[in-house]
Amino acid sequence: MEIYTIRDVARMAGVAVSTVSRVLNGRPDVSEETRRRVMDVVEECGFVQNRNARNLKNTKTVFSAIIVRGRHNTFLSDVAEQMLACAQEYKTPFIVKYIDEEDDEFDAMRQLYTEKRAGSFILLGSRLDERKEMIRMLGVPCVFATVDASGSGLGRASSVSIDDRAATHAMMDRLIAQGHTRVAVFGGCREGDDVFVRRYRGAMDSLNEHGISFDSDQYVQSRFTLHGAYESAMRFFEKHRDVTAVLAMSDTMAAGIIRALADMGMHVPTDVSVTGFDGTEMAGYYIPAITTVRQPTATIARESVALLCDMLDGGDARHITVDYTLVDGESIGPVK
Amino acid sequence: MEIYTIRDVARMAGVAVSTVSRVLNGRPDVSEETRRRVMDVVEECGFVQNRNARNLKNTKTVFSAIIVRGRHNTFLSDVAEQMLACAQEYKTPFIVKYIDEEDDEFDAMRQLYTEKRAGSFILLGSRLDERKEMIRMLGVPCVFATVDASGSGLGRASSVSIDDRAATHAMMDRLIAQGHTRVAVFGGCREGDDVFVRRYRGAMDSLNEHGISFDSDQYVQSRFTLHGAYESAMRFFEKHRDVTAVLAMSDTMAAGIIRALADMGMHVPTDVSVTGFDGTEMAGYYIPAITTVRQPTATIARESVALLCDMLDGGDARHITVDYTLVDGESIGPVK
DNA sequence: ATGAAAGCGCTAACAT
DNA sequence: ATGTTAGCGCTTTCAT
Repeated sequence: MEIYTIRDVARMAGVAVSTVSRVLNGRPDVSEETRRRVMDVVEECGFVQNRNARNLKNTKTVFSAIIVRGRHNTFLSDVAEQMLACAQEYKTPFIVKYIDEEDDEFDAMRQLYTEKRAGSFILLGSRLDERKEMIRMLGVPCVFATVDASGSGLGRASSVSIDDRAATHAMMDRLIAQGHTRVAVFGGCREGDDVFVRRYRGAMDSLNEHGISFDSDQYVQSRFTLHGAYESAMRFFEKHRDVTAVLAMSDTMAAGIIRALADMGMHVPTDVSVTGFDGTEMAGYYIPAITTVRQPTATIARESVALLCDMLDGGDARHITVDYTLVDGESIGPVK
Repeated sequence: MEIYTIRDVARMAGVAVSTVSRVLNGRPDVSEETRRRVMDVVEECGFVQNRNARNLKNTKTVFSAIIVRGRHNTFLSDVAEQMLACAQEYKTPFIVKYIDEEDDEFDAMRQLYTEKRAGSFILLGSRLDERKEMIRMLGVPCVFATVDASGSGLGRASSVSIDDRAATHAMMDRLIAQGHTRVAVFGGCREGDDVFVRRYRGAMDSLNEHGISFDSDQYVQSRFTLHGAYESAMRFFEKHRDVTAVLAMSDTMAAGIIRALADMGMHVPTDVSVTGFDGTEMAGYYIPAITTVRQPTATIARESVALLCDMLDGGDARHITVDYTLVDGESIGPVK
């Protein structure tokens, strides 16, 4: 396949490159006749713009970027999609950048910023730790979505999140109300200042309030995948047959755990109760439907976009807490 | 945040831009001392390369690109990941480009090709229709993975796929062996020359062989999502209470259908049998585990990469058929 | 309404 | 080992 540049197109159409550029960018100052002639050539030869050259030349940023950690997280990609939908109502065009689970969102931000493709950001699923990279982004408008960043120390950082601690507190209350006292908690790394720590604390708050003891080995750190949770659950229940309820920090984990229990001959919720987190589509379609904490994706998306646009207009950084909902499924029941 | 260019770094380190470029690209012809000095400045000021400028300048293609249609398709993204793993054994570096469900993979190819980021391609989940865009890619080495492209008309196009028609044929045989005669088929659009048509034909082959009739309204065209399949199943079973088995063209669809049946008070497999397709992780973790056609992702990945690299070395285009496996789950049983 | 020309940040000859 | 310089393809003044 031939590669044509706008010079080629210009030559073939018998005009100057600047004219071709104008046509390509829909500028008004081109005669209709010239426009047609150029477009004909473009169609004819299958010309495609080189975005590298275009971006290199465009020196002023017009985009905001949504950075999403993880491609397999349906919860986050769902929020991202809704943000894009909201963004259409504002002047600021948005682009979405998916990064791998292990990648550094601040690297991604810096790259986008340096290449002048984006000058403000929404971070979805950020780890929110305190590295030097982060300091560098001081002053660049950004919104942390789904995680409270009020303690981040970033100058122009807002955030939109549920009260994660209150959510697991409420969920654990439910479990306890059903008579459960020997519970396990499945989640991520209990270090630093992120959502998993908050969710862990919330669960502990409830247990403490009810004077129920919780031993360290009742906390299971697991990968946030079906397989990871399945394996962890298999190992865990081999040693902890007496546990009657599990609070998991994601719906995916909950599903993996429920399947593991089934394979060990235990029925949910008859033998063991299991709860999820996020309120993903899958939770409702699983059998049993997973009782979970629904994060209001539409609200989070809308508020995040609004907050970023407001900051772009000179507004101050703010930290917004939105309401979560406990969604009744079929995965919890009274203790045996 | 400041934006630095290599000129800035060069100035600050007291060297020429080409030296900085050499250091950045790990060239050997730089003294250790200079390298350190440059790297210190880079660390210090947080310099990030502008990939637009870099890509613009690099005029020779070294990459092959894997183009994946759809971000939410765990089956395809799984294959893509395995391809990346295989690719490490070959000299050709690979990049992955995810495009939206509705987007045009040939546009993506042309863009990548024009920007000289990729000169050869693996297409995952391609629609394989016959548009002008496709003709343009004649002569560019590409491999269609998971879809047989022997009739594509593209000069240098190979493909790696299972025999989709045989797979649904075998699956339908199973259903019939369990005594099912009133079956429904849930799938995609029955037009053109793609996998869904082949899968549909395979199902029909089996039914015809057994002299079982199939009315047009027993075919349900549905979206490939949990929600889409759920809705379709709800509508379908309202009118077709007598159907005892469903052959679905994806595992996701199967899950949506099973949930819909549960909500209508029907149990799988006691009341209705349901089969899936692809052999995704989810199928095994669902309850009931979904009986499905496993596509050998590792083999497809390996063969696709090998085939592309072979073509790059001057080898001819080939069309490879790999073996599928019928995976026993818990979602089918004898007719009532 | 159209053209000529100066770079955007980088790499790769080609010098030294 | 290091520096100088010519573009890569495009947009955008500034002329005309």
